[in-house]
Amino acid sequence: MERTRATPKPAQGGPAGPRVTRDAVLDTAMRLVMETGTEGLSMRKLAAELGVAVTSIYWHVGNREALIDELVERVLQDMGTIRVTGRTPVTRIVSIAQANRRMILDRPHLISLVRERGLESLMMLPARRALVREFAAAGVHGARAALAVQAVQFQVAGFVMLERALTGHPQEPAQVQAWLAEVAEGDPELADNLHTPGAPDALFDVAVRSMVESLLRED
Amino acid sequence: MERTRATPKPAQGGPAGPRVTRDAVLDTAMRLVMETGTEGLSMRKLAAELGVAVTSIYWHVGNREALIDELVERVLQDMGTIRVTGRTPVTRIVSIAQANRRMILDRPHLISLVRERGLESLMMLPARRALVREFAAAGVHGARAALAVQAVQFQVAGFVMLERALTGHPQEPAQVQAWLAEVAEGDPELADNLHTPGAPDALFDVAVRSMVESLLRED
DNA sequence: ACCTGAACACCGTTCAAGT
DNA sequence: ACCTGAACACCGTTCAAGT
Repeated sequence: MERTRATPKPAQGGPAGPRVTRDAVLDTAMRLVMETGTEGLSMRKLAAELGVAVTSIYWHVGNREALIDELVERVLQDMGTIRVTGRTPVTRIVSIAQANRRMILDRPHLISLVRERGLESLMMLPARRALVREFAAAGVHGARAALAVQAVQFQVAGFVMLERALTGHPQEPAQVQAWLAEVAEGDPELADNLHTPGAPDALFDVAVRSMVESLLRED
Repeated sequence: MERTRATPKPAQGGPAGPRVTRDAVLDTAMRLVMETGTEGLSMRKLAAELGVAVTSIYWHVGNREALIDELVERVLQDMGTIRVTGRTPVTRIVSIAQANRRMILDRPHLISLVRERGLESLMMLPARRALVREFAAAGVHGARAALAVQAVQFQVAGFVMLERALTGHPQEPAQVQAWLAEVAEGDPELADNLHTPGAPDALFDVAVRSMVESLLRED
């Protein structure tokens, strides 16, 4: 919305241009976020990376919050649109959910940014549009459509935010290991598949498909 | 596991006891987390609150990470057990999911702690145990049971982590407001119910129930 | 218009020293 | 056993001052 300063075209033969531009600041900031997440982005590191005093960053972008806002907007531009495939309502809607999940998983920095600012709803917008359209085509309208769309999107967003957290943790407190082992005693096949993250793709597919089928069933 | 120091009983008439005990540190830390979340818990504020030098905290609990670990363990103790109600497999399993969600929502500090340390799996353990039992009683075992349990728990955890993020944000960037308005044009009833968080309880119920029904259906 | 250093108020953590 | 102050290496942010 309100950029702090406009970035002028770099003048060629005129007076020496600025040492950094607003765009350069944002580019470097985005690179830092992609490399180390939001918690690895500090105003001072950013300034050092650009070879400039910290205070210069403030002149270009305002403050850290405004900087993150700008990064969020950039990533949103990059989200693209949802491709819907399939011919039955169920497969088409499931394909939207899958594309939504893929889009987010392919952009880990998006999760980091969105978490920091509590903007989870933003990353669901393109898919939301597509879901509204598909449910309408399947004859679901009004309050029932709202419920269906939200149910699918909660599923997608929750799945994405969790599968990274629930799968990637090698060292858990010892007590937890013991509890986990105890949960499935007597069914070793269950135990194996319960602890290994397994195939999140298959899990996601089953979960979403079963829910969509129920949502589309007349009651 | 390995507590940094043991907390002795406060001696009555003997030599003057310690100015703070390990338990007092943990109590105050927990209070700070409940009031302001993990990001409001700093070693220095904690020391000030206890009327003691910062370095004293370090002697009692090691460092901030160990302190948080200890708080997590405390909250886990407090999680209690899952009450299963209902007579059909579907209602019993849905009741577990609902109790799981309630337990977490009733403990906002649990979410804060678990997020900071990436221990999402911990808060799912009691319900996991109950789910394994109920799916087994319904004749679901082995890999299929693992899939079913994980599907339900991803649903629960995702729902909980999201419903706070997706519902509570009054001021979103202006561009988002515009997008939201555009998504549901032509169906005002849909628009209303899509933007208002509405009834997350009902939404959760529909989502979980429909998924459990599918998971229990023979294929 | 653009950049600087100094300064303020915060962090977590270590260490040597006190009793 | 328990606590202290000093110190280090970090933060975000403001401000007056330079060109």
